[in-house]
Amino acid sequence: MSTIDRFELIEQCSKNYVLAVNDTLNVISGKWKLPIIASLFDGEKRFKELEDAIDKISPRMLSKELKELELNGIVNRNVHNTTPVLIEYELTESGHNLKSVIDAMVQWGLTHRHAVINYD
Amino acid sequence: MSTIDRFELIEQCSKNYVLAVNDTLNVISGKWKLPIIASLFDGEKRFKELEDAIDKISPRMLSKELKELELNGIVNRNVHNTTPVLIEYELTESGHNLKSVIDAMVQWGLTHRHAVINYD
DNA sequence: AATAGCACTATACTTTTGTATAGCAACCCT
DNA sequence: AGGGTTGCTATACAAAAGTATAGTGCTATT
Repeated sequence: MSTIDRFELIEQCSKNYVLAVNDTLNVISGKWKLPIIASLFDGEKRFKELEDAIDKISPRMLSKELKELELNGIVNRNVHNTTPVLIEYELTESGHNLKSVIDAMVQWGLTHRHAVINYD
Repeated sequence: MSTIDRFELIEQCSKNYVLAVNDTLNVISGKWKLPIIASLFDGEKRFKELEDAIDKISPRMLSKELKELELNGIVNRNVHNTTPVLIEYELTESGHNLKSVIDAMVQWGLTHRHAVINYD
């Protein structure tokens, strides 16, 4: 393998890393995405249940975020064939996998808080 | 330990988790924070070097973000006592520790991309 | 027939975030 | 003395994200 090939490989790889990080950032950033995802960790929920569980969220935001999360493959919207229609939202596998990212964030956040408080 | 104490402990704990996650999210979200942090992973850099390394960032944004990162204990601003003054930015220990979070994000992002591409 | 719950949508607005462009003070080199 | 580099700041503006409030269509209940 030539030096140039190696270089291209490394460059391509780091480009993929950048894309991957940005994907993740897009999925979790904003005021309401993590609260919604966290609410769905313990099972599927209806629109109203999410609205009640997440303090101060407006239906507009909940609707907007759920659509985006669905589009990004983080949640599934299940329409049950009953009368009246029952609609439930649940995490996809990718959605559940976000737990590893959130865990890393919790870990860093706790450690960092500790470091900042005892900073002298 | 009473049931109420247990409940309070759990509640307190989950509150701390929420704070920790939000701290982390605040530190990494926005258009320029990760590019800046990533640039500093391989050692301290001057303002100009960062400006050159990060494509399309304006000095206003770089200045603003560096101040915020400094305030949050992610970077140190070192003023060298030379003429002319040389100013270098470097990651703090907390800043370096962000690597674990970023790694988790890269992992999730790559896996998720893979999952989305082969979604049928 | 009136009322209430569910799952949203519409419109208007404010706040936050980011961009574009220009300029400034200190120093160095010639 | 004039031009260039470094490390920024100031002002104005545009775009994105979030809030507030009201309303719609369906069904179920009383």
